[in-house]
Amino acid sequence: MALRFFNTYSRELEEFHPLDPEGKIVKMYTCGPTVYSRAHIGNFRAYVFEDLLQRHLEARGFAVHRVMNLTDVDDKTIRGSRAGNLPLQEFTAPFKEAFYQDLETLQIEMAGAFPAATEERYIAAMIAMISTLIERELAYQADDKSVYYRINRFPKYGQLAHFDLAELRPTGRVKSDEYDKEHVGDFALWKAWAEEDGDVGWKSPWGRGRPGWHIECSAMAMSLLGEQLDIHCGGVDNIFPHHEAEIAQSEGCSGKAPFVRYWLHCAHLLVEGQKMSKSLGNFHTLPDLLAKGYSGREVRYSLLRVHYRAPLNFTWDGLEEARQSLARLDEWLRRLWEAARAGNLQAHQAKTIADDGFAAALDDDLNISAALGHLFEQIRESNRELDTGIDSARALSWLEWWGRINSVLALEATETKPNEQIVRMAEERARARGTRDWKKSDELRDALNALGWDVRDTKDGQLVTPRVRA
RNA sequence: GGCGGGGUAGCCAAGUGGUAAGGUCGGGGUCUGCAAAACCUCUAUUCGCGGGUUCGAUUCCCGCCCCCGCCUCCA
Repeated sequence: MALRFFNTYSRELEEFHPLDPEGKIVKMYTCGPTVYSRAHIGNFRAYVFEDLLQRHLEARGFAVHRVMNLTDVDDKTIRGSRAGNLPLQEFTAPFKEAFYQDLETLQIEMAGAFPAATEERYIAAMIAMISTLIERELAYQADDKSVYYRINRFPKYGQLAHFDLAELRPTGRVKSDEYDKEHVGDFALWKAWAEEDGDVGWKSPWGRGRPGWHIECSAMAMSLLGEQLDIHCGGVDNIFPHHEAEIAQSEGCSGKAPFVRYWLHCAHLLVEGQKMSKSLGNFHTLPDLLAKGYSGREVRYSLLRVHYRAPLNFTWDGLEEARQSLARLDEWLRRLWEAARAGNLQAHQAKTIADDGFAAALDDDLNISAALGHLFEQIRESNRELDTGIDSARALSWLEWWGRINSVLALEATETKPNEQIVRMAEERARARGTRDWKKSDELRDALNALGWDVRDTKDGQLVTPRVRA
């Protein structure tokens, strides 16, 4: 089956072909976090989805050029820096650092670039874009000194979200006392400096101020990837107004359409059936979950296992299920390695297992559930083979097959070695077993369990494995 | 009010005009000093509700209900 994705713009599944004439390079832009607090797992649902997309494209032979922006200037970052009595950069720096750490914990591939809105070259790019938009009468400076996009001059405005502008209803979420605008829907490209901005501001042809949120993505995407992109992702809440505005700005400047060929948006995450919020106490960050004893890959699996366009209900039961599923995967790999090492690895030529069911499922708009279903069917199949005994070449073939899948899933445990204390306890238990001292043997097993190690007895002696692996 | 996404077993979740993948949990079995793991096996006469089309619908059509989101700076 051909690779296809659901494009928000057309609301249809479309076959994927990148703009690159050789069909190899994929230009992908992903909206990143606003660095005013630690990102929460809802944010990471989107980033894990984007990671799955990138890894699958790479598995299919594409070279993905991905950019993820960091929004480091907006109302919230300014408010935070003033509350903390810190310069803006010093306020946002730790959150940027924490974000990179979280990406690593979740095994999310690093983007090729993480541009930040306050970098001089992007401020300059934004100012240049706004100037062009004003020249083309797509933007104007209002009496309040801010510069706004004139949405009535861009007929396509509203097409991504499929909104009829005449029927929009104010939600009161944003202050609507902006009487200076020609149309209530006009959005800010450049925000004139205000008292509460403190020392945050840049010089511009329109006076001191700061960029609007939407223009930064247009400027950074076009600076780093060119005037037209293949894929642009984000959460569904970004469809309107953010991505709609990006189209208006980018196409308004370049004159080239479409700015983005495939728009992919992921649904929201709920926690125990409810919207995440600080007042409900269900607002989780990655460090919160790690502190509760869950590993990065358990969280990754939990966020990954539901199709990106379906709402994901994040629950403790779900995390527990992820843990069990991964434990089964770990045990399967351990058995395969054991079988593989039993033979002469050099002497055998592992035969490639041609099965492509996993990737084929992902070709269909990243159908991860079908893909995982296929993986577990194959795990059962190969476990049966292991039960009846397989040669090392066959075991290696399965490992090679898994390697292809893991390049996309990134769920394999990193090896954990028992420390000295664990080794000593295990040796003591082995001696106790030698004298059939079951009581002592069981006590030591309980103690090892308590320290996070599983102990089991096999024909070839006991086996000690870490229970929860990062 | 407009526009989306979703409603399939205890829970999570694929899927198809021809009779329901997979994960997890639970029961039984093989194995084990006991356990654990793995494997085998059982667990939806049924796919939100009501109509219609059809030899046959969970899948197509019509109407309705419920959950979640967006409607101008939330992934």
